[in-house]
Amino acid sequence: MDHEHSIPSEMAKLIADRCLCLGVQRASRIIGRRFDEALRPLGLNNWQFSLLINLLKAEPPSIGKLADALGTDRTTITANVKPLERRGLLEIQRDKADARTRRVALTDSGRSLLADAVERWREVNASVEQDLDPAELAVFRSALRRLGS
Amino acid sequence: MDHEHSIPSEMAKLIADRCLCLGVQRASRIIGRRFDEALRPLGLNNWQFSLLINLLKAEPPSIGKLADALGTDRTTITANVKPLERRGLLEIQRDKADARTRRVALTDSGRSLLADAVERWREVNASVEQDLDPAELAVFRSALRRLGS
DNA sequence: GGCATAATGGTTGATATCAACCTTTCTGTC
DNA sequence: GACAGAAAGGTTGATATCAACCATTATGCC
Repeated sequence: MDHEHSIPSEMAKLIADRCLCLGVQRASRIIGRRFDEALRPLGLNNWQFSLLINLLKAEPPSIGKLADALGTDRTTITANVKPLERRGLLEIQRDKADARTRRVALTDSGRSLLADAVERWREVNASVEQDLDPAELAVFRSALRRLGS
Repeated sequence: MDHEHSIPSEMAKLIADRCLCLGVQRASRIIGRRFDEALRPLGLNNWQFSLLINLLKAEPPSIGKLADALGTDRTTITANVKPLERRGLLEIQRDKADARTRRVALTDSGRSLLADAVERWREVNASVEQDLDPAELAVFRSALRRLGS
C-alpha cells in the first residue's frame, strides 16, 4: 500500500548505491577506525594525528589555515585543540603582527609523540593502500583532491 | 634546531599528502556540507538522509543492519535515531520473533519528507558527480566500495 | 532443563562537527 | 583621526562518533 508520495524500495536501493555522500562518509568512518586502532596505543585518534602533522610547518599555522587543511569548520579546530593543549602536545600562541590571529604550535612533547605516531601511520596507511590496485589508487587520490577543493 | 626525534617539515608535507585517512575524511566533510546545504530547507542533514533512505526496505532494518549500511558504530545509530523519532519521522519497533532486536521503521510523515528530500538529493549528487570525469567517477565508486567493506 | 557462549543493543563519557551569533582587530577610504 | 567593511576567531547549542562497559535474549551442547 504505497503512499502517494512514497518511493519504492528498489529506487531507494539505487539511491543508496549512487549516493556519493554516503559512499565517501561510509568509507571515511571505516578507514578512520583503522587509523584509530593503529594510533590508540599512543592515545591519539586519526583526527588528532592529522592535526598534529599539519603543525609541522616552518611557521605554526593559524586556526583558519588548519581548518582549510583539514576541511573542517574553524570552530571544530577551536574546540578540538583543547584536549591536545591540556595534554601539553601543543600550545596556542598569539601572532606578533596581527592580534586577531592565533597560531597553533607543537611542543617538544608533541613533536616526540608525533615521531612515534608516524611509524604507526606508515604501516596502516600502506595497509589501506594495498586494498587498491596501483592505478585505482592513483585515480582515487586525484578524485579525492578534486572533490576536496 | 631539530629535536632528536623530530620530523622535518618537508616529510610532514609528504605524510599529509599521502595520508588516505586525511584525504578521505577531508573530502567527506566537504561533500557532507554540500549535501547538508541542499537538505537544510527540509531540516535534514546528510547523515539523517542516509539513514532515512536506508529505512525503505521490504522489512524495517535492525539497529545492527543500519550500522553496517552506514558504516558507523551501533551506538551511533541508537543515539542519532532519537531526534528523528522525536520529530515523528520514524519509530522503533520490537521484533516479533527476537526480543533482542529493534527495528527502525519510517512513519508516513517520514516517507513523505523523504520524497521531497530525494529531489534535492538528486540535484546535489549530480553536481558532485560532475566534478569528476565519468571514468574517474567509476573508479572512485569502486574504490569507495572496496575500502568500505 | 541447565549452562556456556553468541548476538543484540542500551548507557556513559569523551571527543568531533557545524550553524548561528558575537567580539575583537585590521584595512582602506575619506 | 573617523568610520565602514572585512577578517579572524570564540561561544553556544545541537547532533555525530566511538570505546568501554553492561543487560537481556537466543542458541547450541550436554
